[in-house]
Amino acid sequence: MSQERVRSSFVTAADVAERAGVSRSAVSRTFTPGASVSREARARILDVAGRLGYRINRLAQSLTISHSNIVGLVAADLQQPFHAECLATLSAALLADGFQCMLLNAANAERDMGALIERVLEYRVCAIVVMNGTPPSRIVRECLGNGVPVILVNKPMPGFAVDTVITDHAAGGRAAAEQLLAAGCRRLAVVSSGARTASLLGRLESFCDRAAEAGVPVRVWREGPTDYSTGREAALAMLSSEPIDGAFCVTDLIALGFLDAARLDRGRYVPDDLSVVGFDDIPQASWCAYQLTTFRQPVRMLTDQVMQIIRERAATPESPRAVFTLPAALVVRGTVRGLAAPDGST
Amino acid sequence: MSQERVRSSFVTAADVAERAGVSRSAVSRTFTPGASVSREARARILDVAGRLGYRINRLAQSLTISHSNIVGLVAADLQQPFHAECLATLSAALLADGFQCMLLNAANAERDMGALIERVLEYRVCAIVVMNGTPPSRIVRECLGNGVPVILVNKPMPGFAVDTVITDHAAGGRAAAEQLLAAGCRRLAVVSSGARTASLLGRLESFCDRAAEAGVPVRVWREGPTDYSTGREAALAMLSSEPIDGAFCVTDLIALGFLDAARLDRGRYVPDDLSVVGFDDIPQASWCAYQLTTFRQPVRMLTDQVMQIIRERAATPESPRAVFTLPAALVVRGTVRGLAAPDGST
DNA sequence: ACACTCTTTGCACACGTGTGCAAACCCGAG
DNA sequence: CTCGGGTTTGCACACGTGTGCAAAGAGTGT
Repeated sequence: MSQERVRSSFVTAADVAERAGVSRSAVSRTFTPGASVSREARARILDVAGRLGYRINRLAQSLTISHSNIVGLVAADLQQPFHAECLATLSAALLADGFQCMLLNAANAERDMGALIERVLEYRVCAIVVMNGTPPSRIVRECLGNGVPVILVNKPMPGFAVDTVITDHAAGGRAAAEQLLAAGCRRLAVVSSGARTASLLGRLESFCDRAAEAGVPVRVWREGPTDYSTGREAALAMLSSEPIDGAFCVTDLIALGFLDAARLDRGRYVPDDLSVVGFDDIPQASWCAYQLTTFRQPVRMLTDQVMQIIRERAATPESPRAVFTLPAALVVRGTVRGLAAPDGST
Repeated sequence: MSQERVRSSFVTAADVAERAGVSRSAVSRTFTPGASVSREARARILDVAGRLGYRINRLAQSLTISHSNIVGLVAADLQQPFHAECLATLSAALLADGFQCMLLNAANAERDMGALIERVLEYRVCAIVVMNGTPPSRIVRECLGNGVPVILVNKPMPGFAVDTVITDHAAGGRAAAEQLLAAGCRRLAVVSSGARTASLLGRLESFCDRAAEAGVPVRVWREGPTDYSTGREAALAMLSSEPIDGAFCVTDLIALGFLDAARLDRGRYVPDDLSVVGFDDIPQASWCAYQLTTFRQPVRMLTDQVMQIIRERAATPESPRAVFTLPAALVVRGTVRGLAAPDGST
């Protein structure tokens, strides 16, 4: 009757109450686990609510319970396969746990990341996960000051009381060097991009350290974007002039570009002629044209850890922050000599 | 003074008002474009707000203005490069236009898509964009009944008053056939997956129609998931027994798997021996190991159109729904004979 | 000084929900 | 019937914001 006045908007708890002949409180209690409602009242209310298409208004609800269960997900460069995998895994985990995720695509790199986080703070998110890139420290301080936990993935921020979940890049870099050394490589190269992120630096430096321990020289490349084209450029530039027999590419995308240029443009045979190791284990690394030996980032463990932190912060906001370091696992395929699967590619 | 009682929560407009010596309305008006506040009051309020770190509470705001500016983005299979590209482009466009995007990752395919949309309706989203997959019609009806516009990308839903933005798959399929016929191919194959989605079906059927017009037989493959492995399986199965000289793979991922198996396992030379055409133009298609000739889905135009629909629906909710069909553009690379770039690959 | 107009301000209500508190109700024991 | 205990219910307030309305103030012309 009177509810038909608007009809453009959603059904409200008052509408349900009126039609069911109860107070609005009863409706609210029906949808609040553990609240006190008689069985018959609840049944009638649920029936009416179903018929009217009532949906609780979470915006209004979060006003009274003083927190939304929205998590802000900050990411850049979503097209990159590894980032896409992180996003897919983490968003699925959040949804499975009853959270909603707000996606903040910092398309223009770091520049607008601060502004995006400021915007999502206006929605009173219960946590912010930075999957990628470095947020301005001013913003991080503001989040923490307002009781919004910040969780960084693969980006340590020393000196900040922020939960951090990172892959053990240093161990990965060392292990990559050991793989190549064990394969008999004595003229190594490491290929990185111009980005000075902690994860790439960690892999690169540890690789160089381990090579230095073995007394093996390392040619270092660090230019261009963190993608396929950089691997290609590096191979084109280095493989014609220098006698390199083993390369660690700090990213699978770089490694695939390096492989293509090495084989197609420089006529190298992998792994007989040249061994290549990558990092991340993106889906393309297992394509049969590549069969890249690489290190798998523990995406599942990373996201599980993030979820656990979010739950713990919700329960006890003041517990001390921690840094969780998780190991990368070697995936042996066909691009390192001697370690190749019996039926190596190409 | 008295505001220090809680301190765990966010600063509120009342806090700012008290400290600035004005009413809360003045604070509200300061942050409402076009509202009436004197210059000096606004200046003082902005100063205090900045110092206190006041952030407007969008949840409370959307309670009074009766709509949030959150857009629900429904997607499945985010790791697939084409979907990742759509998500990246669309989320960037939404954020640039002042919207927030809630990501609904329908990881478990269609099954939980309905539940996810129901959940996001509780946040009073101002639109739902389904980038991928088919939502249950019951849910679509509920959205429309509540005045929430639903926008489908690449999934027509005949009989529903839903805005739809699709690539012209039929024209793409025809054009693919014409490319292969023009290259002199006379024994064609079309490779699809077991998924019976409208977009894949549209490409496949139009391809077959055009080939039939030319009197050329087409071997049809439609099994397995929509990914690299299916292309591989198809090539392994078909290329040993049948004299195929041209293949249209309805997806780039399928095409890349097909190419790898054709070359590496079946010893075919592309394009001399066998021409291959894909669809989507994912980043990997341009890698120099592939140089796949394909059709580029007009992602930018698709997202621009989606944005325009969202804006128009916000302004005039009752305008009639429409279907927008956008053309796919041929990208000539090196996998079709005669059309190859002068320096064809392999 | 007065009337008039235009700008600025604060009060009070509204949005949709959760919840403490007390009243009402039910039920069985005495 | 009365009393006590347990359950269910509704009232009323709170959350943080926007905004209509009337009052107050500022400025101007007579």
